Amino acid sequence: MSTINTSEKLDPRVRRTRQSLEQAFTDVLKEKGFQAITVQDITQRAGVNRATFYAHFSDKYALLDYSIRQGFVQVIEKRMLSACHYSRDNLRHLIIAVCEYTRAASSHCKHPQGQFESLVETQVKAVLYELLLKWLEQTHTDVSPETAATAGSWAIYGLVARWNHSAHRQPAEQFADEVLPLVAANLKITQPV
Amino acid sequence: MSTINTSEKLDPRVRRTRQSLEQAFTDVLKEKGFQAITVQDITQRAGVNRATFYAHFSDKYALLDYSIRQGFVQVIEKRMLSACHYSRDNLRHLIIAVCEYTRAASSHCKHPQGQFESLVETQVKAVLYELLLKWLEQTHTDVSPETAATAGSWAIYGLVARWNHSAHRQPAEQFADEVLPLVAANLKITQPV
DNA sequence: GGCTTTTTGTCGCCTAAGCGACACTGGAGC
DNA sequence: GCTCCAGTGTCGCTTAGGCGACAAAAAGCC
Repeated sequence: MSTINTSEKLDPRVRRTRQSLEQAFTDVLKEKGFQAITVQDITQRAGVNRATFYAHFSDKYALLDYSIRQGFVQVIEKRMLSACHYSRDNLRHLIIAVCEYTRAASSHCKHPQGQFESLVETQVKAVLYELLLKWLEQTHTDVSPETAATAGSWAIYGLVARWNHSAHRQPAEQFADEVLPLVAANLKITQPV
Repeated sequence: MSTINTSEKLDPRVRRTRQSLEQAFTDVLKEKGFQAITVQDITQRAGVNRATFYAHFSDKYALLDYSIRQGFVQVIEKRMLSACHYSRDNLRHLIIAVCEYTRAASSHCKHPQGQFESLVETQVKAVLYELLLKWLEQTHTDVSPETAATAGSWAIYGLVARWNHSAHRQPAEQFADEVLPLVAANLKITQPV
């Protein structure tokens, strides 16, 4: 989990500040939605100086990215304690994690219509890509790992997005089982581990 | 509430540090009891450097004092929004507050028999004294305000302690009504406001 | 359009907190 | 008795964060 887990030993002050900012951000997000949020809202709520905010994040978009990443990675780690290699079961849990996170994410933002959803998409796909790439580099593939990881991350997100918008949503586990062969084929893994 | 309320504007870093230390302390208190606690336990749990601890408190006893004070004052402020002057009703609520706090305090420490209880007694009486003194300085009394405040704080604490140890404890409100005349007499207030 | 008000980034100076090292104390175990 | 060792206070140095001020950009408002 080395490429994902970013919680290395770092200055406790930094940990606290990031934590405060992220917590304050998610709180305000639920109240005002993303567009209406100002940096001042966040820093005020967090009890952190505004200048300190900019020492950690370039703007509220960067904080959103960070927050999404953290949240998604946390869901992944909860579902797959050691997701360090490819297996059919890990892939299945990964799909379920995307379902779980994307559903939760939009409910944690007041008006998720704006740029919010597309930023979620970008970050989630980025994390997916990184994780798949790590898996694929350990196995033999027909195409390059980068190509396969790209296809896989887009396919997974696209499928989950449709699942999210479907009128009668089936349970995530059932959905995962259904699309698992398709996604696995996308990854073009020739030597299943 | 100026003499009690210590939450003036102060460096947010200091606020956070104290808050973390106090929170960690009360957590560990419930787990290990007071005697067994080490400064390291507290700082480790709080994510604060040990040296920083000593910048705020001389030792764990000082932190306990601080913690008791904070907790008790909070109960007072919850029960009497503006406890800035003497009134029969405020005095009644003050007695109830002592009941509430002392009962809660011992349940928040694993082995409250040791020095813990006597430190609670000291701090609670100190706060009582300060508050009573502030009230008494605004009115006319037969004896000096200091004398009356001393008598009052000891009487209140003593009565509540017996109430705490009584086999069949009556409700705090009823108890307060019962001892109110006695305590009021102790304060020797000749011109009830 | 123009105007005010809010929000945004950025900077310099100062203070609080982190860190590692130190000598010291007080038990626990032999 | 003795050693060992976990915990204690303290110190000097480094770094993160607070604060106020600033110009510039955005966002209302007429």
